[in-house]
Order: sequence, then C-alpha cells, then structure tokens
Amino acid sequence: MLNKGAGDNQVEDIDDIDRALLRLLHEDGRRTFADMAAQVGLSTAATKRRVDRLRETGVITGFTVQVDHKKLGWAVEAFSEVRYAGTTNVTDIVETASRQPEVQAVYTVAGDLDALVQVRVRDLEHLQEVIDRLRRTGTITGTRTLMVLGRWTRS
Amino acid sequence: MLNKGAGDNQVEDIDDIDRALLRLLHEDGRRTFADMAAQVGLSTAATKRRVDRLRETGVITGFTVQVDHKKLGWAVEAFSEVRYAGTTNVTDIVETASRQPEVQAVYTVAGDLDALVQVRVRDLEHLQEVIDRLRRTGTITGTRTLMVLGRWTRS
DNA sequence: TGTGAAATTATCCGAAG
DNA sequence: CTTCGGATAATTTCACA
Repeated sequence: MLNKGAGDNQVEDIDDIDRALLRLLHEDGRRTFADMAAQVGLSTAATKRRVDRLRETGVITGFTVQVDHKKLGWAVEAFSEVRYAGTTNVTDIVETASRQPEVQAVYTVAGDLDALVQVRVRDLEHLQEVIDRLRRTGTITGTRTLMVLGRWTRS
Repeated sequence: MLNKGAGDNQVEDIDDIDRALLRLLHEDGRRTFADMAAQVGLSTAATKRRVDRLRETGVITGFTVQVDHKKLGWAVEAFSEVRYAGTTNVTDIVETASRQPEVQAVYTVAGDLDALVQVRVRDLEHLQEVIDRLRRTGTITGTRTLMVLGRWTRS
C-alpha cells in the first residue's frame, strides 16, 4: 500500500526526447501522439513506442484528470501533522489514515512527527470532524493542523 | 499566481453521472469517450458533451501524466515548513519559493508557520542545497524540514 | 525508426425525447 | 436542455521495410 521498496530503481536509458515527451504529457495528458511527434521531431509511431516503453518501465504510472475541488464544494484543504504511539508501525499509520475518505495523501516522515496527512473537506466543521475521527483511530498521540490558505503547484 | 480568489465558486448542476465521469477520468485520464459512455450508460456524444462542459465550467482544469520520479533519479521528497519575516506578503512567499526548480508545490497556511514547501531532489546533498537556497532568499526566518520516507496517494 | 493500412475513436450534424 | 444515431475526420495501432 505504501509506495516504497523494490522495483523503484532508476531507469537508465532515458534521453532528452523521453524527457520532452514527459514534459509535453505533463502539460496535457491527452495530447495526441501526432502532436507530440511534431514537437520532438519523430514519427507518430516512434512517439507512441516511446510512450508505451515509458509505461512499461514504470516511469509513467498513469494518466489522470486535474479537478478544481472548490467547484465541487470541497473548499477547504489542510495538512495534519500526526504523532503516533511508539508501538505503531508505518503500515498501520497509512492504513488507518487512508481509510478516511477525506484523506488525499499520507506522507510518513522522518523527525519528531510521524506523518503528514493531506485532507480535503467541505468546510471547517467538516475539517473538525475528520480530525476528530483521525484522533479516535486509537494510536494517535497528537496532531497539529495546518489549514491551507493558498496553493501553487508547478506547471 | 496563487490559486485563490474569484471565479472559484461552486458549480451547482453536477449530477451522479458527472461524478462518475470524474472518477473514471481520475483512474485513467486517457480513457476514451466510448469506454466512459459504456460505463455510465450514455452515448459517446453525450459523454463527450458532459466532459466538455466540465472543462468549460472549470471543474476539470486539465489532464496530466503521473510520473514515478524515483525512476528518473529524483529519489528524495521532502516538505519544508517555512516562517517568513512579518513584513513578507503572501505573493512574495510563493514567488520566491516557486522560483526554485526543485519546488513542486507551495502551500500558504494559517497558524504559526507561513508556508509548507514541497520539494523533490536527487539526494540528501541536493536537499541540503535547496534548503540553503530557500533560506538565502532573504525574508525567511526559519525552516523545519520533513523528509518523506513513504507516501500513499488516493486512487 | 519510418511508412502505410486497418481498426478504433473523436467530432459534428440533424432529429427526437 | 439533453440525448441519440449516423457520417466523416482524426487518431491509434500494428505489420513490415
């Protein structure tokens, strides 16, 4: 469940064209192969083969849609810093937090705190409810919540 | 530059089919309209019209590729909590941090700290360099860095 | 890697509920 | 207003050079 461990070694033979394709797909994940081909100076078929290969080697893990959650009524975003009891292992941390539907991501971190939990909720009342739910999952010994006022994301 | 303010009001007329389409596109952003149509019980044309409308209303902001950065040699991910001098405004915070190429996202937050900066770097030496660079941007008064050991992301 | 052909899909139209 | 069916354009996909 946690994204770590085996199979994550670096892929060696990535060239500038591959990097250009990744950049183009980052800008628009539904770009056509013909469009990308024109920009990198390859044929459509060769471009498709490279993208297929990037998927096979695991460099590309998927494609997704970007959604403005505010427009769906989920206006509040927050990070909750969480400390767990010393006996709690990492798997349990991720499992208990990810079970909450409002939790978008769980980062286990090094240092005095154990995890950074990203949540998205409808309003402040909802945020309070989610934090209470997290704290009641048993092994949590303390939380500090950072409410997001604004965000900037690359590209 | 910072994603906040006007034009972010909730879109009212989103029904269950729209939500299903968003879920399908979240799973696979390159899914065909024919595929989605079959799953939600609409025609291809009707499905395309709904997705077009979700883009026009701003619910869908784009499509992108998901990349395993470890495979590209960017093995280390971290969050840096940043405090700024009292005179610094939000725009400056985001601008100085986002200028660093290693910075993936900047979240301005409420509370005793001002921003949470997400960075991705090649190794620990590189992490040190980025943090030093952030601290030297002038107005920063303090940082605390959380190195990511593992991550879980929804779906 | 490129070319070309075939299968699939996207896109637009008028018509209908 | 949304949907459907069909017709055309564009794209994907694959075998072979």
